[in-house]
Amino acid sequence: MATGPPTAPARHSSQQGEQAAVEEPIGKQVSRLLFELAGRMRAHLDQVAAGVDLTPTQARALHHLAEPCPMGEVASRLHCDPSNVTGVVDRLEERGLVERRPDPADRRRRLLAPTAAGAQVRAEMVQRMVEGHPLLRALDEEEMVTMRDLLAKAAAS
Amino acid sequence: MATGPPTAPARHSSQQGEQAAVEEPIGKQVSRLLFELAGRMRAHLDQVAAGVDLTPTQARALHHLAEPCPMGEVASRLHCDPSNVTGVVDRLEERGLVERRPDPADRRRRLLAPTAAGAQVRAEMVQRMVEGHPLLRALDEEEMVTMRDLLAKAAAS
DNA sequence: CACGATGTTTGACGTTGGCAACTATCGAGG
DNA sequence: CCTCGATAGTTGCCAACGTCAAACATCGTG
Repeated sequence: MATGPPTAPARHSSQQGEQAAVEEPIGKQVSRLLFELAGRMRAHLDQVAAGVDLTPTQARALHHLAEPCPMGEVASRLHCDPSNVTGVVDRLEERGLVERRPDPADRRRRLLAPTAAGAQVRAEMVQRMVEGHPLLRALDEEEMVTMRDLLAKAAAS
Repeated sequence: MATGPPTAPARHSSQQGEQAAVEEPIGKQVSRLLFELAGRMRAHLDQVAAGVDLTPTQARALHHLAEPCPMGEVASRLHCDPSNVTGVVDRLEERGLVERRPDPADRRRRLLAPTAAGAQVRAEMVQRMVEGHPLLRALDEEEMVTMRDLLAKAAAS
């Protein structure tokens, strides 16, 4: 549901000129704002990642490793091809941040786990992600609660 | 839940019940949810981009070209190096989606503008971004309004 | 044991991303 | 006018991403 805005007020595709307030559908407004937020979050992540000397992708991979997890699971969490994860993990492993362990239950699988150093870097990263977050900076506690509830609802769907 | 906050006499202003008195700080919760949302939005963008036969970066670049805009401006909107934009725009130009125009006011600059075809692809993209948006699908109109206001506040800061 | 399904890796290839060096142009002085 | 430093864009270089097809090991079942 929630597919089409049923009422679409006359949309003048003028160039931001005199047409004062042509009402953009609410979905489009939110989409645009979210797009901008996503851009800022991406930049923020890049910065945090660089701060701990990781590429953004490496940082995202490590972030998902709160607990041991097979490669394929990481791939699906990163929304990317499993073959991609191999290289990313190779580089993380070279730095001693993660570890490939055998899975006793299934010898095809490799359980990926952060090392002590990796867990520490990850914690540092999470900390900085929260601190400098472009959205969290702007909201007070009550607003954050509201935001959490909305996000949680979306996440559950 | 692995990392417990050392000291968390956090004040719960919300109406939560007995559930786990000591909770994760609200900022961390929101950060985590936003991180997940960002992942979903990224995946969604990738999918939409692929649907119009563009790479994610090309799609993001085109998305910012609602109106003509110099290369450097695009670079700063993408939060990346200007040298990077050259290649991305090259590929968009090869497909006839954007156009490099001279800037009469400053001959160093090149104004980047979408062609008719580019504008159409962009509109198609924006449309699909809204339609299949992972967050928008889950919220009703009132919630979207709330979300918009929170995002607008953050964007303004 | 044979066989298809699953988890991971490898190799090939194009795209991103950042940095340093280069060119062209602008704007301000000498 | 001419020189300089700054700015906009490009090029080359190189590491990392990202997808695909193919290979390989292992699993589960018939």
